[in-house]
Amino acid sequence: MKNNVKITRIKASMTQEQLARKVGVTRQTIGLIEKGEYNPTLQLCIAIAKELNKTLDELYWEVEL
Amino acid sequence: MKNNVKITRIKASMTQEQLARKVGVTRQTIGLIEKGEYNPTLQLCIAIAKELNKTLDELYWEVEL
DNA sequence: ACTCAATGTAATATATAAATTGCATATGGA
DNA sequence: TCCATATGCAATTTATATATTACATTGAGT
Repeated sequence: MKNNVKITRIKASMTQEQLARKVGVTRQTIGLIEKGEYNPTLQLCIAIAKELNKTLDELYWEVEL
Repeated sequence: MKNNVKITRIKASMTQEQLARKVGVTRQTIGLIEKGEYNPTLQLCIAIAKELNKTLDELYWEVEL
């Protein structure tokens, strides 16, 4: 479940806490998603993407390298 | 949780059962996702997209109208 | 009318996403 | 050095995605 959330969030100058509040989850959930240890729901993926002004593909599609 | 899974699956001439088997879930799960009553996990969204030769954005991004 | 494949749907059970709480650590500024 | 912010991480609980089983409905073909 690798993704581009962390790098995108940092570029947007947001903390995990700020992003979490905006999308309605806890800081821990954002942390685990960024670590790739979580398999988030589509709704949450979309909320994060919109908050970071990205699309689903930009954050989650074929990020394995 | 509206999406383009159903129309894409039909265009690909697959049944719910066939798609479900390919992505490792049950037919009921596919049915509920197509109905928009489910909030699937990212892993499942990706598996479905790959099976239908689409990207996440094509199936799940801004499909509300 | 009958059959069968495909789909809708509902009840209950199970797995796991996410919440909650708490503590540790790193870092930068006063 | 002290303090505050940001992050990592672990244990337990809660909410919900998904499985399982089962039955109903629809539509095409014969």
